[in-house]
Amino acid sequence: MNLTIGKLAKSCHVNVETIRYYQRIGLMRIPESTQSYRYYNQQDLETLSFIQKAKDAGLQLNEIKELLTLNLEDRIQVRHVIEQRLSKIDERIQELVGLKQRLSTWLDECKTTEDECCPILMELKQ
Amino acid sequence: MNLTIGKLAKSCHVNVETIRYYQRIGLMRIPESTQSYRYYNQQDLETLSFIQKAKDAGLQLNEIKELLTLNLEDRIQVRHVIEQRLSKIDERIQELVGLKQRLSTWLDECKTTEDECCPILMELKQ
DNA sequence: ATAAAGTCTGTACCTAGGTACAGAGTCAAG
DNA sequence: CTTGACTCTGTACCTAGGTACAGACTTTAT
Repeated sequence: MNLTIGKLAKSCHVNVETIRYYQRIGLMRIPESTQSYRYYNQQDLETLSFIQKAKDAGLQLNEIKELLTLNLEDRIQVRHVIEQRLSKIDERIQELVGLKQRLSTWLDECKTTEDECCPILMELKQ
Repeated sequence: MNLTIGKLAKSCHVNVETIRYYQRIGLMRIPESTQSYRYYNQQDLETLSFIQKAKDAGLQLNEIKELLTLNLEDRIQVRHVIEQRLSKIDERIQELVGLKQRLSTWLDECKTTEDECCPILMELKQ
C-alpha cells in the first residue's frame, strides 16, 4: 500500500496540514523518499487512525505520543497515562461544577430579589 | 487617588503587563496623561477589581467587557451574559463526563481482563 | 505536450489570556 | 545631581492543536 500524503489524509478525514503538524511534533514519522514525494504505508495509516481514536477519547497529543511508544505488554504504563488524564478530567469537572454553582446562585438571586438593581453587578462591584 | 500603573497592579495583585494587556483589548481605559506617566484613579481600581472577580467566577474577558458597559438597571442583559456562560459550562461538563466514562470503562476492562495484552491499546489499535 | 492537481519547504497566523523584554525616557530618594 | 526604580512603546513569545499560504517542484490526466 502506497499512499501520498493527500490520500492518507483523505482516508482518515484529516487535513494534510494536520499530518504535517503531527510530523513536526514527532507524533508521526516522515517516510524517507528516494523520489521527491513521500509514500505512506499501512503502518502510517494505523498510526494516524490510532491518534484519531485516542484524541476522540480525550487524550492529549503528548499522551498519545507516549502511548505510541508502548507495547501491548506495557499495561502498567498504559494505565498510568489513562489514570493521569482521568484525574485531570475530574479536576476540571470539579472546577466547572464550582463555577456553575456560583453563577446559578447569582441567577437565582437575580430572579427573586425585590431590588431594582442587578444583584449580579452589585456583587461584582461591591 | 493617583496611582501609577505599578501601584495599581500591586494593589490588585496583578502583573503590570496584564493591565497593559487589558488596555490593548479595550477592557480598561488608558488615562490620558499631560505628563509622560499615566495616573489611575479610584474608578480604574474598581474596574480592575471587577475584572478579577468576574474572571474568578469563570467569565471570559469578552463577556466581562460586555458587563462593563452595562448599568445596574440592565438586568436582562446581565442575566443573558450569565446564562450564556452557564450553558457553555454545562456543555463542557457533559463532554468531560462523557470522556470520563469512556476512560473509566477502559480502565475497568484493563483491571478485569484475563488477557495478557493491554485492552486499551487493543481498542485503540483495533 | 501541456495544464491541472498534488507535494514539499518554510513561515505566518489563529484562539485566549496573558508574559517578557529591549531601548528610551522619567521620576524620586539620598 | 546622580543613581536606581519605574514607565512607555513596540514587539515577540508562550500553550495546544492546528490552519493557511507562497513559491518551487513533481506527477498525472487529457
